[in-house]
Amino acid sequence: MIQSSPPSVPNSLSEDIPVSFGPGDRVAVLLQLPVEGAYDYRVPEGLTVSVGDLVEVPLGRRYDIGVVWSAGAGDLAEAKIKDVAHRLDLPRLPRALLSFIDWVANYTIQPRGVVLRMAVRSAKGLKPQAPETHLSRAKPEPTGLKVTAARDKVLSALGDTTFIGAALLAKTAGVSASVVKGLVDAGVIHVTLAAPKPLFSSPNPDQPGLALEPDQKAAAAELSSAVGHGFSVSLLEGVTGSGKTEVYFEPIAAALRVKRQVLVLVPEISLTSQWLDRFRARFGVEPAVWHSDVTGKVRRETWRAVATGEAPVVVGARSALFLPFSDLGLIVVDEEHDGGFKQEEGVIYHARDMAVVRAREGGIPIVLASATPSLESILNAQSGRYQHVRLDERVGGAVMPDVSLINMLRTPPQKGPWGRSWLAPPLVEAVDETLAAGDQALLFLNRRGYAPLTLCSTCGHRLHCPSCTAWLVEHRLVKRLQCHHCGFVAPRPDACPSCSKEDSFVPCGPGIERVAEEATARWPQAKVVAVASDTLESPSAMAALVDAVERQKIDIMVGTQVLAKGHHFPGLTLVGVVDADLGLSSWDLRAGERTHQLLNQVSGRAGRATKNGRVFLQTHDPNHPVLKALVESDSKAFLETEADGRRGLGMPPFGRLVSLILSGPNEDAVRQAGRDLARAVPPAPGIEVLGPAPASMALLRGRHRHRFLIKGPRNRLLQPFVRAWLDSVKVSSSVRIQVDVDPYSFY
DNA sequence: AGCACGCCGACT
DNA sequence: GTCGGCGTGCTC
Repeated sequence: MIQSSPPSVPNSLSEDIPVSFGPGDRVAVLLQLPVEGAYDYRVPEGLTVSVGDLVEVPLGRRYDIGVVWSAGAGDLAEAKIKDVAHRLDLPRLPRALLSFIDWVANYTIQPRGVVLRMAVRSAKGLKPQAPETHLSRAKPEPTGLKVTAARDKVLSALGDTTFIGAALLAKTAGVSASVVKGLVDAGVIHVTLAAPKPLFSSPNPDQPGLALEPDQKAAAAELSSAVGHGFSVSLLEGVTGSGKTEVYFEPIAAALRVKRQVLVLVPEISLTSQWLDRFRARFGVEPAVWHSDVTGKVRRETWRAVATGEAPVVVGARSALFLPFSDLGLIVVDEEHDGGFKQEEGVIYHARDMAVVRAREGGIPIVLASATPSLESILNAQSGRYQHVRLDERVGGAVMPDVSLINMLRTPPQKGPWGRSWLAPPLVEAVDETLAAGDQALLFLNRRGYAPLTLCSTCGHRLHCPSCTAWLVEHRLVKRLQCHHCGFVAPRPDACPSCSKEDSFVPCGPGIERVAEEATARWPQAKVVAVASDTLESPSAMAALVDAVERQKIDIMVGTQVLAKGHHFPGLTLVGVVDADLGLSSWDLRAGERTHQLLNQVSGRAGRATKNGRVFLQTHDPNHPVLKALVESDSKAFLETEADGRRGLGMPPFGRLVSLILSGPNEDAVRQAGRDLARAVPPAPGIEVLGPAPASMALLRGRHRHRFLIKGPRNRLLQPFVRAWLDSVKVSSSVRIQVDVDPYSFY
């Protein structure tokens, strides 16, 4: 939870510094380097630059792109100062983004240059936008043209139309470019230069969308009224199927009406084609899309379009937060509770929390939407820091599914001819009924592959990853063993690597492939598919699956959490959770909360249309508070218990955590770094340092890992303490120290 | 991050 | 005798 105000830092942006610099002035240019400060450069003759301008500067023997941050510090010898090479032909970065970069760098304890890099990396390779060449038949036509066969081809290909680019015309006509050039020179083809048409068309906020129900209308009006009135945070809490998306489209429309840009943040996996369809239905066009798979020219041009304001709406994963919006007017964070917002590598940050900061720096409203908000957001809503907007009913008269538990101790699965079974009799019966009614079922298990563990029945040897503390997971469909942490892949060996016994391996436990095998054996007449992130080769594969399900080509889906989020399957009336205990046994701080959210999401897939849905949770622990809350549809009670537990332990959001991971290829060096750091812990009352200790994932991608956990009270920032501590110790360069402020994962 | 400098093993 | 491994250090 973010509570502090932006700290003041050297070189920070204050209003009393002149913002414009002319020839001879020294300016501090922040570069995309892992260093804290900006470098001074001289403004050359004939150039004027301002704070926020993107400039190219000499750096060593190369050139790099940086941002004018402030006036130069002036403490460096004149001879060492180089000239700014030139200013890029791009709009300058807005103040809100610069102060946001400062804030994130301070909060995450990362060099500012590294944070800047996230914002301007994609500007590299951007050339000034070249005008397009439009070619058309000249009127009036010059006389006396020699019409050769090649020239005739070009003229008939051209006809009365206009071609963009001589190369395209030449290619269409099947001649070389020189023929076209000849015709241009002869004056038969007329050439005009025009600015390329915008990449993104303007959404129409006034196109009639889906008719909203009264409570949706009220929620939409409340959210829309915040647009244009400065910084505010609204939590939109709506049960699955309540039409949250259509509701938050309205504040988006409100921002568009006043010509401001909108950012919609989604967890990486949940940007579905269904979401884009709904956006198009409401606004008539597609938004700009931003995530890690958008690369190359599209990425660069999208970046530019955001900077120029040509892209009015961006929907993107967490990195979209660092885009250079010229006039951002609203942020929406969809599925705000989702763990996918936590960036776990490089600059480690939580995009939902940072989005709130970005909104504050920009003085704009932000909407956090979820069916199962995070405990942090719920508490902020209860305390009045956030507006709380609720949708308690499903749209279209659909009712919430009926949730019940299956006690696996009382009604254990029966063995079948296919071997061990994972589906208990009450769930089997429910699937029978569902299929008989012509409906569809989802069997949910958050485990990819066939079996999570393969062991030798002779000597007990477990197949494990050579570079991680993890078992190898058998994937039968691709006939491989895989490590889910590092990407290690190997064929299944014939003999045990430990005792050399052949054909001695047995799979232990179920993954979705194994459950799908059982489902196929039990219901041979039904069409069964196993769905996981790795069985979907592309975003279009998911769209194809959704389409097949809608057309009733599939009866039973066995899948992981990729199916839990954001999809609407009208014919799905049964959800069976194969192992509801999975994830509850973990010591992870948020294990209970996360399981509650995930099971709530997946349950929400059932009965979203006219037929009522049923959900069965298979468990060995039917009294667990998470499961009881799901059965009783009482997430409030669960969250209260959860909050009480964390309050008692001083855990987030009632206290603060920072995690340090030391890692390196040499375990002794890592251990030594841990000892050196432990010895140097500065005295600080109220702050507790736990560790060093080997991480639970003691080996990851071939690196040995030890960790510290720093715990402090809520009213005190831990960053100054951690900074001072790390600055006081020099560790071996082979050991990397990762700082994770507000950690979410604890492996 | 790049990119150079610098000091020890297998090759034209 | 050189090519090249990646450890170390710097970039206004």
